[in-house]
Amino acid sequence: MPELPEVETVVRTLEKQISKAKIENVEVFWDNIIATPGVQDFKDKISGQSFEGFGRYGKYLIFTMSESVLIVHLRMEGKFYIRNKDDRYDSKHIHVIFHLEDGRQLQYHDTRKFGKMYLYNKEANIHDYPCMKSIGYDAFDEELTSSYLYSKYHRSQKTMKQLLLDQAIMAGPGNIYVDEICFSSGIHPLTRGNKVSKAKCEVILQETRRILNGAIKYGGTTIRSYTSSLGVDGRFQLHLKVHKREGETCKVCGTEIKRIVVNTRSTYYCPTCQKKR
DNA sequence: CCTATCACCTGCAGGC
DNA sequence: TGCCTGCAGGTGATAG
Repeated sequence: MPELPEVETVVRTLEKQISKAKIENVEVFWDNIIATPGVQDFKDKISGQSFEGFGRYGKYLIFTMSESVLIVHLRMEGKFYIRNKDDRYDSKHIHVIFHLEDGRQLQYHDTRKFGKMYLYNKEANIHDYPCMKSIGYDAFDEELTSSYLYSKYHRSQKTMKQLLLDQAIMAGPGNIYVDEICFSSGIHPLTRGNKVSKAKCEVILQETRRILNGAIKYGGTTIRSYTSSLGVDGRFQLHLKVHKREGETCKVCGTEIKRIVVNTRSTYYCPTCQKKR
């Protein structure tokens, strides 16, 4: 469940549930989830700290702890569960457990084990953290403008699908929402960056924010969940216009939605609404 | 600089 | 039923 709206939903849910909670100790069952520091250091440093702030930048969860910052990337399948001490659960895919002082547990679940956790000393700016070095502006960052997008796109031979997925330019949208952004902006996913006007960049930025905000309102998108996870199953999939709709008709013009592969990623679009190239 | 491929992992759907 | 292939909301490293 990893794009910006889903991550935002997780942040909001966790803030309600574990704000101020203190970590007593941590168990790690799959070491590779902990990116930095080493597993033992990670456990030692975070034990005794409390959750003080809940934020997000791009697809990263940013937990401000009393002494450190815990950054988590859910990648493809990462989820958090909050459970009471003696709740029964299938521990097969639980790889990290934060034992809270009040007896509850914050459990990290990840069937594919792709997710990563980073524990750092606090820094002044988000981009000072090593894992955020190559991340561009968050889609909702006030500093992000259409002129900036234009400056990144207008000399590029890359496709708009690829450019919109590039987290170093704009962070947050992933495969689902990029398809939706292209559709709503009237852009064929194979359009080259250098064919996109400054005015179109303004449309892209507005549509990006409109779509992401809409998805957040519905709690994100769940297209393939095997288990439900505490308030993070979204309903936005009902509002998708093109993604995962191959063979169905376009809600605007009735044309059959097509699926192509762009940079190894499934890409859905309406051949009528998304012309050009 | 860019593209293509693999690596990291697991499970599910569909074809035979 | 079982085997095999392809596919999945992500990203980073490496080879050419």
